[in-house]
Amino acid sequence: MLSNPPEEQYGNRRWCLSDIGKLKVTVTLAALFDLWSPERHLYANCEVKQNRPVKQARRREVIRTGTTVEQMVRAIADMIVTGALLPGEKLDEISLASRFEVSRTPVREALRELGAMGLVGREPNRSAVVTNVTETHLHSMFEAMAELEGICARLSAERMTVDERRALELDHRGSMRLVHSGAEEEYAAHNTEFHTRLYRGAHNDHVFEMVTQTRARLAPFRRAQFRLPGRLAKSYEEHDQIVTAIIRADAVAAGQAAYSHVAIVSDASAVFATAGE
Amino acid sequence: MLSNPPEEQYGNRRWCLSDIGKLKVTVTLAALFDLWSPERHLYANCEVKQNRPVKQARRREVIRTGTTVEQMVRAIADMIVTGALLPGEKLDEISLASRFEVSRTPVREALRELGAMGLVGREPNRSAVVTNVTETHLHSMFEAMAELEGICARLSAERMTVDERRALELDHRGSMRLVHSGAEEEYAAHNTEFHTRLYRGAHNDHVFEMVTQTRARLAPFRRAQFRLPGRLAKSYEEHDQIVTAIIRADAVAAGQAAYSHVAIVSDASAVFATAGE
DNA sequence: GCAATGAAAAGTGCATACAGATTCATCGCG
DNA sequence: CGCGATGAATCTGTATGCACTTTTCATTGC
Repeated sequence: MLSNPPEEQYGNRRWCLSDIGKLKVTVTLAALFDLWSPERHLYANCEVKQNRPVKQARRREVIRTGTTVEQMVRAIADMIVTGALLPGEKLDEISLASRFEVSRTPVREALRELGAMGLVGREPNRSAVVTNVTETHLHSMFEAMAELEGICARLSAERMTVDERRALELDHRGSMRLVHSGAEEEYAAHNTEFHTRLYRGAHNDHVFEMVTQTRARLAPFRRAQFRLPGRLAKSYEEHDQIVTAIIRADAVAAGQAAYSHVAIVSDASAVFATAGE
Repeated sequence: MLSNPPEEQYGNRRWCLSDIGKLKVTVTLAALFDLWSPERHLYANCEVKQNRPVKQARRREVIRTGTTVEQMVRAIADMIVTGALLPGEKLDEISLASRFEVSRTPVREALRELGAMGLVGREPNRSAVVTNVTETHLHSMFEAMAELEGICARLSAERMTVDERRALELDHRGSMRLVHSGAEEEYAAHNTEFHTRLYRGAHNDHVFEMVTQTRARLAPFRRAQFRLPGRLAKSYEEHDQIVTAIIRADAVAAGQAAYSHVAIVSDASAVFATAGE
């Protein structure tokens, strides 16, 4: 059963129930609560008025998580970051439109947003292409990533709350199990979580934004890092140094440990990137 | 008079002369050069074939710098950064479309790109709004900016070429004149140039991108910094420390000087930001 | 008079259509 | 057989139109 209408929040805003045949139906929230029939879970006695004839049908669910474009941005970004779409791959608007069952307009907006994020490259009158960076640019991104991680670790050492420090340490200790069992996939997931904790711990929104975006752009190029022999144990050891420094609130040590941690990952991935091409 | 056709560059690509009545006209570059009448500056004997009937007219010049969307992104970003559009101002698509004399489609794409850049905020079914950040977010951006400037100065001290160091120093020394004459506008322009030199001197594309973007987002909130009494001379002095450290290739000193330079600007602007609201 | 209601106005979201650019297959010519 | 020219197919860029949402404002009921 629904609780009382949250009038203070929504006031007299009217909501659209729409798409019932050729009718458009709008209703205030208060009226909606009056009409709600709890035992049957449907609206009873809903007054329907012909407001405007409907010529074009728009297929959409009543509840959606964001607009079509937002959904597509998330979906395509996921595909790029997880490797379902590889660097250099062309993304033509018509195929994407038919794949997602929408028109080209939202596809184009999604591609433009992904372009601004740096995940795809765009040139006039050309298809969008999953970004394939040069080796020097890749190097510059890894270097920037190391700097950013260093900043995050340093600020985390200074600013993390007691709870955050405890959660970081617990999570880190728990990952030792994954190292021993050699669970690469699971360790990769833990690794992402671990670094996200560092980024949040810095308590700086803009740094968080930059580091998150940089990580997304690097993701396609660091996929295989945990396949290298012995990398798992080494990663754990490096995390350990970072955690220890943060618990001790030693900002300088934390920053340096995080910096060299990423620098090492960079070397490992660079091998992979050049080998892969 | 035109030189020889750059065939090696354009090959047999065909170019569209279009929109002549109801005809679509395409020609190769070679043909174009044959048809060119230098003394009259027009095309003679151009063979016109009916290729497709033209129903809709598209008003556009032959030479354009990028697509409509790119132009609009630049134009709107400029207006925001220079203060022609103030934080909180609504940007409705229809007004922008009529102002730029285009349809809403390119306007929407431009707004989406600006949204991804963080210059405007977007919510579903709401007009785009020039970003108006909270005080804590503003603080986080200034802090991030200080870190980024520190990184750039540090890397510049290590990596700048001899020419870059010389140019930086010359430019800096030249600005003393502006300090003495109290030319605020000109000093602001010099200041932008000075910092851009630092960003480039780091020789790291991704850092350059991040710091440039952050600067653009901060621009609306740091406009009045040189109005504060004595700020000009102080700024020059701080620049001097940075330049001296870079010339000496003292990375640590350069980084620290740049960091505190921005931190000081931050304080000055914070006063302005809160006072302005 | 004032809140609730209803409807029009104004604005955003998306689909479709057409203009323009690029790519591809074919043809003609040496 | 190769190579460039040509037209068609395919794709991107932009305009337009309708669906839907929000806002505004006049009207109604109390």
